[in-house]
Amino acid sequence: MDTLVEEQISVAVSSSQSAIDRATTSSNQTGQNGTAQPTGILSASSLVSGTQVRGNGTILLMPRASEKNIATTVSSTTQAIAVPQPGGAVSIVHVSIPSGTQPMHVQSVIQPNQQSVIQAPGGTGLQSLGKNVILLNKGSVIHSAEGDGGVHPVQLITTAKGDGCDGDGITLALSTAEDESRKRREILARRPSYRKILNELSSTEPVVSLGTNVEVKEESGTGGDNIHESDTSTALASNTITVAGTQYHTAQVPASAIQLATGSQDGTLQGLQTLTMTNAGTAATGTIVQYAQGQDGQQFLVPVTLSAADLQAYQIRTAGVTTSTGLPQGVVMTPASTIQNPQQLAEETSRRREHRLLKNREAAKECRRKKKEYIKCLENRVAVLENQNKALIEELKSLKELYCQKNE
DNA sequence: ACCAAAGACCGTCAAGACGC
DNA sequence: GCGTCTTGACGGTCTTTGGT
Repeated sequence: MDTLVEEQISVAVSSSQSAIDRATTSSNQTGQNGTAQPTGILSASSLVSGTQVRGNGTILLMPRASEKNIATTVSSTTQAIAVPQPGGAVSIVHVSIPSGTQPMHVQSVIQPNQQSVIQAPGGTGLQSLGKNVILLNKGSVIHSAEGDGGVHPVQLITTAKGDGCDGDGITLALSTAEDESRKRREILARRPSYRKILNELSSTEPVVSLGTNVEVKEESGTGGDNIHESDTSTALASNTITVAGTQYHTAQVPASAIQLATGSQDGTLQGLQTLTMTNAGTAATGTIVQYAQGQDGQQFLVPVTLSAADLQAYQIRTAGVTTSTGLPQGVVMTPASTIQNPQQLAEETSRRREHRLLKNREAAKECRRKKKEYIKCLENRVAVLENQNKALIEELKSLKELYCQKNE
């Protein structure tokens, strides 16, 4: 089982509505492709103070209990333990429901970061609580019937920014049977729009500012490579910049001489191609830092010394708008007015083509990443709906049996 | 160990969408 | 209309897997 992050949160309890709003936790469950790995214990219950939230997004309500003692101890609270399965796709959840002297134990499957259903079969042990218990991991429902026959669902509602595949906060709230059925219908009816999902994903990515004009977008927990903030914060003064897992080497360029007038709207360094260094020591020559990409994907900023005549071929000036050449905001590369001969025009054409290819390369990567994310969401959704279907079939079966018993 | 098929990944092109 | 973005399609390369 994982190590605990042990965030202590307070739990407010009211007669009609209770809420657990979880503060943002560190997302250290990134898998191979940046996918969330389901691990840890989830314990949802009537609300007990001292509830702990683990770094992997699961909740442990106090008093903390191991799987073993939940199985053997009569508790006054409804408790659930999620046991992650190999591969991380699902977790088996054991729910312990207080029911007089003998607690009910229910076992089901939940999906990580997705709506999941755990439903207890209708039976004698649940009669003091009611017939149905459904526990959902996110955007989810725990509901149980009260003794008076009326159903008073307890919903687990996330307070995350989006209702997609990510999100952290969890709210426990009581609601009515109508709400519950409506929610269930909504969950079944909702179809995630590819574009919407991507927008939500991108809107949850915090932006780390590196000062003047350089911004680096930090990948979220599901996004794969993580930024090394310590590297980026010092990169402008040292020789290596690590951004989103990609290393940018400044190749012995004296930091004091470089004017990194870069920046882009999306926070990445794409489009960074050629930068002029103001080298005070050599008046007749200048240095161009050229972008190069190594075989291993590492990107290099290679300084190239040019003569004064060569330098006339390029001018870099800063501006506040994106250029027609597609260079990122803050960098405008304009051919000097002296570019007239065919060779220079060809070079310019070639340079523009290289830049376009670079941009499209990056775009294709991003597109594929989003597509994978989307497919993952769809797969999770399929699993959730299958679970719901299973639960509904079981519920139908139980109701049928009950109906038959009453008629006998 | 070797080899072929399958799968994953990547770069590029092109067409359509979209914003200005 | 133009520039940019997005994404499907295609082909190439690399890795994995199963059979011999």
